Amino acid sequence: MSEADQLHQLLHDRFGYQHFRDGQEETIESLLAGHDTMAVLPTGAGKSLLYQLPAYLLPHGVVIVSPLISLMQDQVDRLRQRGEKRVVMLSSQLQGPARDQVLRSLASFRFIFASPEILANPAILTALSQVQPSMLVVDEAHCISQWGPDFRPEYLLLRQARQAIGHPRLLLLTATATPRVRRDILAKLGLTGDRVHQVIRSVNRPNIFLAVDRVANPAAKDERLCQLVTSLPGPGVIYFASRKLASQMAAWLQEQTGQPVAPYHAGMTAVDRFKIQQQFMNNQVRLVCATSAFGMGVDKNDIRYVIHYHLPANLESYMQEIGRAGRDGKQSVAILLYAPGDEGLPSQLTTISLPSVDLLTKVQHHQVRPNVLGDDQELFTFYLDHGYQPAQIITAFRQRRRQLAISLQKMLDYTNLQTCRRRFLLDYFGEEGADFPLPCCDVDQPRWGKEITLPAAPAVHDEQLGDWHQRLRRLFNQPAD
DNA sequence: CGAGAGTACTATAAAGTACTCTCGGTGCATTATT
Repeated sequence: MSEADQLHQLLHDRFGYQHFRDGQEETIESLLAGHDTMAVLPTGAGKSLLYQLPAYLLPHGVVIVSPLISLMQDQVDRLRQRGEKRVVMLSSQLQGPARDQVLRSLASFRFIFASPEILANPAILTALSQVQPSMLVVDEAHCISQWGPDFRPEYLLLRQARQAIGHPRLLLLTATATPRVRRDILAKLGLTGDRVHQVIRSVNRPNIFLAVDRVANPAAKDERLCQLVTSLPGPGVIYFASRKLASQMAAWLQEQTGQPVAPYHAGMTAVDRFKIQQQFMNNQVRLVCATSAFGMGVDKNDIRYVIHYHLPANLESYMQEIGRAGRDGKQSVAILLYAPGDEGLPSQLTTISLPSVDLLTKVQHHQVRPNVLGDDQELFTFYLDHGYQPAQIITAFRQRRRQLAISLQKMLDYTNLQTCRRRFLLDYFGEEGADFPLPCCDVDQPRWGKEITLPAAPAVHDEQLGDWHQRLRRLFNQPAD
């Protein structure tokens, strides 16, 4: 039997599919040939299969790095539901004797899920190095570039982690990465493009209509938002750049529309967040007012609109956030509201996470010795602790600051377009191509409000919410009652 | 970091200047005490 036949057999027997989807077979063959591989495939392309299928053909276990514990838990649950028992998640939830037991028997697992932080732990790396894993998978790999430098720096230690566990072949998975982000991801793993097999598919989502509403001031923005929410069918998501505003507007919109509206941000308890996500999935909440905390792992296919009340920090984030609309392929809309001065908030948010220009200058001129930096310079200290020289760190942060400003400017340019918005977005993602069929964007169709018809909102389900009590317990590591 | 709100001062009336204060996003792991 040829290798291709063997793969199809496995696809059918173990996963129950007749055919591979676009990009799957190419990625899997590349991995089985031993190549490091990057797959940039749209949501719904079946990215889990890209590591799950090879895991049954490779001699040792597979390590999967994921940014969120909730995402890992989803994957673990799904694998167990399919009858796979050799699955484990390494996180802070696993402690004490249970942890020791798992670390001693790591070789018996086929799927080992781990956060980037836990892969910075020497004891974990030692245990994994005994296993000699066959593959290292980085899910949501854009996080390496997007979150690594100033939010979750352990993402930058993955290169060393890979080395420490025996340099297994690498699979990088993401749905949105521009050519620049792709290069950056590879560079931070010590790789170059010519040494990695890249499977790239279009990020275009033709069923999402693109629009920008420029308003004169915040009051006009609220009025416009209220009009939109009243006239568009749900379900919908509105993104805010502040927790406070997300909560306030959720309350206000509920009052204005009489529809159930919920806030969602990282300042809420994990239990509340979980419940709101469930209620949204079940159409008991028609609209969510969220910060960027909302999204990853939200697997709802009938979101009809995504509105941005504030600008995201860059077009990559914008693409990810609007991409949550219309996964069912039906007509949907993405609307960005812009009032003069709106760029102030995202600009501040990106700069506060970096060491101040003042501090960098002082360190550079040896007015401050790096070892006497205060607690607020945690990030600088992290890099020092991992062997970077002050001069390198300073240069890196200067570049980062410049890059963030450029990215925000590009986002701002999007609001000012006189030409096709889709063309502009796809250019940014390095895609070529001709004109797009209507409906496309508000530049081509300024009267879109009358011309675009969205499918009706789904009925509210009041049935039991499945096994969510059980899931909630697992999420908080509580015993069954 | 830096925008915007609030306060004190000036010097005899209202408004400008200069200062201080507050507040903004994403999540992992982990720890020493409320």
